[in-house]
Amino acid sequence: MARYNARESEAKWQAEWSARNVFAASDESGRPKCYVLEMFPYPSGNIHMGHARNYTMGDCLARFRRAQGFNVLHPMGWDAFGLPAENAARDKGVNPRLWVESNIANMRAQLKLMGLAIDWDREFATCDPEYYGRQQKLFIEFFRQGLVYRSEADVNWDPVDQTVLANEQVIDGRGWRSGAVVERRKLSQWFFRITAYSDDLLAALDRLERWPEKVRIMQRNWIGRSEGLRFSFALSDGGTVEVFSTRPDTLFGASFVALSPDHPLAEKLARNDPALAAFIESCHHTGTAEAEIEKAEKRGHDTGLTAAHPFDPDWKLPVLVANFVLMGYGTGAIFGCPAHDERDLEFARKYGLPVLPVVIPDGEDPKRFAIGEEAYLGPGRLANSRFLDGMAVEEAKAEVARRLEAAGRGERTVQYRLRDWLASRQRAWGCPIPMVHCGKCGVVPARESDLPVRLPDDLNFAVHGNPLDHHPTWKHTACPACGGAAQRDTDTLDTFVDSSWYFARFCDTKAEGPVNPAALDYWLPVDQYIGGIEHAILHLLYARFFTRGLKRAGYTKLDEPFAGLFTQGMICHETYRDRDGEWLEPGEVEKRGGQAYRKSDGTQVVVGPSEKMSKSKRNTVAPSAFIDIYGADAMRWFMLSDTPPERDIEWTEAGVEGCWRFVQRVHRLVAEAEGLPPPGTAAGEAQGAALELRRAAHRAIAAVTEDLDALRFNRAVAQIYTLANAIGGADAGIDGAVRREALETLALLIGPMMPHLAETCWEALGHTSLLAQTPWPQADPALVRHDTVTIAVQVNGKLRGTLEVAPDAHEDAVRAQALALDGVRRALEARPAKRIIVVPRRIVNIVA
RNA sequence: GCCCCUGUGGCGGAACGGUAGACGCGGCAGACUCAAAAUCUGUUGCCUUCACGGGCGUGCUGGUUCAAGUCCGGCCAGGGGCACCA
Repeated sequence: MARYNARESEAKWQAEWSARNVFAASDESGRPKCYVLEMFPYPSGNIHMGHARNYTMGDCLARFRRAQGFNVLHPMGWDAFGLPAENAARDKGVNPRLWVESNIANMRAQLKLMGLAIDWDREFATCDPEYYGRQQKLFIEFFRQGLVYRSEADVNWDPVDQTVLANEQVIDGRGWRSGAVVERRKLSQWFFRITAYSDDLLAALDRLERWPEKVRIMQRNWIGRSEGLRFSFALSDGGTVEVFSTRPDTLFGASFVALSPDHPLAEKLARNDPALAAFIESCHHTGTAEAEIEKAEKRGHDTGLTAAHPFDPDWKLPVLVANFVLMGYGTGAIFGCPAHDERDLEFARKYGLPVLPVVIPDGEDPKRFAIGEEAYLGPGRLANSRFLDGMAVEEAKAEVARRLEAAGRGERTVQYRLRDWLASRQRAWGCPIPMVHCGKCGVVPARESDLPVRLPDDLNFAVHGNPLDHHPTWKHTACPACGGAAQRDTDTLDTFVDSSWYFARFCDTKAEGPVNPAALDYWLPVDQYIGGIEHAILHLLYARFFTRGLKRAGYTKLDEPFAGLFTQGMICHETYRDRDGEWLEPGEVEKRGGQAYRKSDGTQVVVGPSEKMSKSKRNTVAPSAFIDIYGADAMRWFMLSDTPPERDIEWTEAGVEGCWRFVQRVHRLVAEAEGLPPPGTAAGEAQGAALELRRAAHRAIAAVTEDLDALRFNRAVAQIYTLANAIGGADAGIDGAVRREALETLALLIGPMMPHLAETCWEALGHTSLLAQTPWPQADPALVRHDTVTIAVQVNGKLRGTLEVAPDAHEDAVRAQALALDGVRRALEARPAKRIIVVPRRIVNIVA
């Protein structure tokens, strides 16, 4: 018999699905909808294994839901703006649009080879003017709604990429993409007012029940809500300074007031104090070159001012400027209580400031309790704190707040760590910001009739800085308000804006407006979103914000775009290095007798641990190369097998070959089946081995259905193996109709996972319809149910035997049978049973 | 430093508080072959026993329970996130 020819078969079915437009989502369907979405790819040029895993999982779910009768939307697009295209343009002299387009063409072809059930009619790229023009419209609408504003701000400047970065894009003081140490600059930039929704974005996380807890925690931490008190100190120069504290209870332990180097008061004082000015200047320099080395070093500079304690005008605290106080959080000023704050303690020790404990742990003597190396952050009773003495921490916080509020000197407030989203980028390959700067009218939105504000095709990427800004004519335009000469904004939007609403555009890619409210109403929220954990904060938070913006602009009633989120693990592979420590690709290495050698010259290779596939370690395997040899189905099967989808998976040759063998085995089971009645013949009442095979089939249906519903692909795969084993082990003489039922079940169950093989089997079984258009099988409860159950019998918790009984067997009978077992008698050694626990259908435990 | 997650055979991993190791990979033995590949059958946690059987086993350590991989406390290890957020 001929082996299964994956390449031929896969091409055939892909053409067939495409010709019959099987995977188009229809908007007017009366069926329940299901929107399955995987995070769309950046068109780097090739699909990698991470994509392959992501899209396999999504496709499996989409096909499963379609078979279950849902009207499925499963689209694909391209996150096509961004720096790599610009770099390619600069380095290779190509037009970024052409570079992106050819990458997309390549990757689209690779995705199609995977046999994905995608509605390709809805495909778009974010660099299409039809898309980004509508994004510009949204930007202007958000502007009018107060969700977009322009502000001069200290920004994170990436000196390598020559652009501003959002806070979220600065990691350990370095640009997320370039890795360059970020500088601080004051620039006028566009912001999204994401902080307008701080509380809502936080509170709604509790309702996202189908999101991983891990992601919700990360977002919670990122939003960083803290409750505290905002109050002011009177200064010796007659002014005041406002501070924020979450620990107002420790106010009597205060030993200084510290201002951020960027605090307006610090800047004002510096004008008449050269030493202070120099100190502030030096603060701006740390965080550049020696950022890591000097990271922990706390430094301060005395302003000469003093601050009066809010509850004792005669108690004067020194006012310092300190490098560790952040302007961007709270008020940019703090009171320092060294006994109960690590940072304040470090600072106080360095500058010899008092350290007075005011919260005493239970069981400690207030007169003896002293602070050593570490500040005390735990609970306790107040001491050395006048009217607060004896109170618990929470009580004391409330009392301080009450008194200061009553005196009109403070108020309880909530602070968030979340800042507004800086969205301007000084780059050319992005969505132009549709704003015009007019000398007379100021900043004015572009007219709607001028949208899209198109990128010019003749950008010069050889220039330093922003090519859009250097273009000879592009930025010159007429003011939309007065008609006078004006200039376009030459910044573009952060590419995270592009990915913040694409899922909404997919609902109707022909919509005249940015989105079609009726289509959103029908399709959103996305029922299952699948992607990498690396987007846990940025993309997912921005998309949540954007959905709220769409709501405010009247496009949807929804707040949350993704009802279900799944974050898949990464793909890992062993790493290889030659004698010189140079990385080798898996294809350059061969293994013999437990050792690895370089194919080219036979020299020994050092095998390193399995790590995330990456170009730098050269441990990547290209999906397309794999598909060439084994076919898409074997790859898809591998991606779903064994490892739970949220965990990292290790790509191994052995595992992959095992998948290929299973593909062949399934094909053989079907191709070698003899004596099958024609399609449509129902399997009737069966007995003995035939009944067991029917049961295996129906139990597989029930189990696979349940596992796919819960995205437990690895377990669904195991269930299918069990069914295949049952079919392979079944008697040749078994009734043909029963055998047909089992084989058809096998074909249908692998349909979402190995769709091409499934179609081939379906056809081989005599069907003329497509399996992709065949409903999911139904398990017969009577066949899933067990006639007998195995009951474990324990003596003192140790297994001593098992019993086969009817599920509804009477407890007394079970008890008697259990006591009669040889193993039980042996274990009891004639001792009487003190107690016998019988759990119906499960276990008997005899306590002796 | 803070927060979170994960520790189960040689490996990936199963297991509503109820027979630990489903299923796969790998290994071993056998069948078919001149031979190999492919395929098929059996077997495969560790120790002990000729065998029947017995003992030990889910990172360590206490506890709750008739019963703990699973629940609770304390530790250890690995991974991830945040990181001067007052």
